Amino acid sequence: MIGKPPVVCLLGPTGTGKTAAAIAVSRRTPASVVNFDSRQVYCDFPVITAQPDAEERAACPHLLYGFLPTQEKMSAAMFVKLAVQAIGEVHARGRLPILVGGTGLYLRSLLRGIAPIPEIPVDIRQRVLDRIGKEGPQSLYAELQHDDPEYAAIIHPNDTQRNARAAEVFLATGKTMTWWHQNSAHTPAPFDTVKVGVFIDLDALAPRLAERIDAMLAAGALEEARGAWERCPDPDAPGWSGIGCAELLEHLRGGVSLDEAKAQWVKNTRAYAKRQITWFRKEEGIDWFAPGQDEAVADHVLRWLEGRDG
RNA sequence: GCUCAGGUAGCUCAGUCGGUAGAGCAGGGGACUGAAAAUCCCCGUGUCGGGAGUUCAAUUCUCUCCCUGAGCA
Repeated sequence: MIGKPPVVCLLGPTGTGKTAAAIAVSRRTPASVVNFDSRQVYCDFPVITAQPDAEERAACPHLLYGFLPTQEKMSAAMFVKLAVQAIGEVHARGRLPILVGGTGLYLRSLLRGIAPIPEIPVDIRQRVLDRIGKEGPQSLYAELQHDDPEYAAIIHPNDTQRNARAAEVFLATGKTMTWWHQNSAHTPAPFDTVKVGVFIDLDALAPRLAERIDAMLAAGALEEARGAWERCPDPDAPGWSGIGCAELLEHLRGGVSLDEAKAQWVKNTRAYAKRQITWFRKEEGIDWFAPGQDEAVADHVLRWLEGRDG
């Protein structure tokens, strides 16, 4: 068949059991899991970022997990490049790729394309960061209002990251964010996708998240953080920004008790799950299932696959 | 038992020289194009511990009771 190759997207907030559902699918048809979670790429934090364990990884091939050191930066564009490559490999082996993760931006960038803005030279980036550190985002925003009023209307004066991004892109390329967004060919995904979501509401999810953090601590989360700190003693390194990593590091460096760190960890995880829910709520064409309905997810995916062939 | 300090939003506290009150955190909603587990926006009525007194008016002043903490016995 000549149509676009199939890709399953398995999404939802953290801690809903997406990995288990993916493995259920893999038991019914040859499949490989491809990660689209921005934190599970870090090799120093397998426990804290809830990467699939050895047993789960033995069930079927898992790609794009735990390959990046803590000091290395991950980005949406880099993810798209790696994911396209990984999905190609899975197809080449005659298997079904199942994208599993919770980073909405990464999935959207893969499926809808991302503006092909060139890499920003480090000195330009640094200059912008220095400025924003000294003057705050507002002075960059004032310039943005002049250079790119359309984009200024979309972002907020207090948004440090987006103001920095808009400034560095304009400085480095001479083109505005709006220009890049409008004049970039948005390549739609060259895949035939089905989107399956796993969801329960926050009040039901919260206790599960707290339990999972207890399990992580029992599984050696604190030792994991200690080891990572020995390898990468830079709290600003990209890998340390994961929820749980930062809180445990705070404790290890003597700032707070373990109980306090844990409380913060639970709190931040819940807030994160809420943001994910907000993101996925407006993503279109998702078929939703409850946690644990792994066979129903598998049935759904299998039916979709058969429908494609017929 | 005595002295002092407190009792104000789910939590920590601010404040009202007497005109019924507001921050941070939590919580809710939202945005999102190379940091996204990031970054950011919007949302604040609560017997101001109970009762009584003074007053046109008390959460604010006075008295009393209850509770908490510290100190002294």
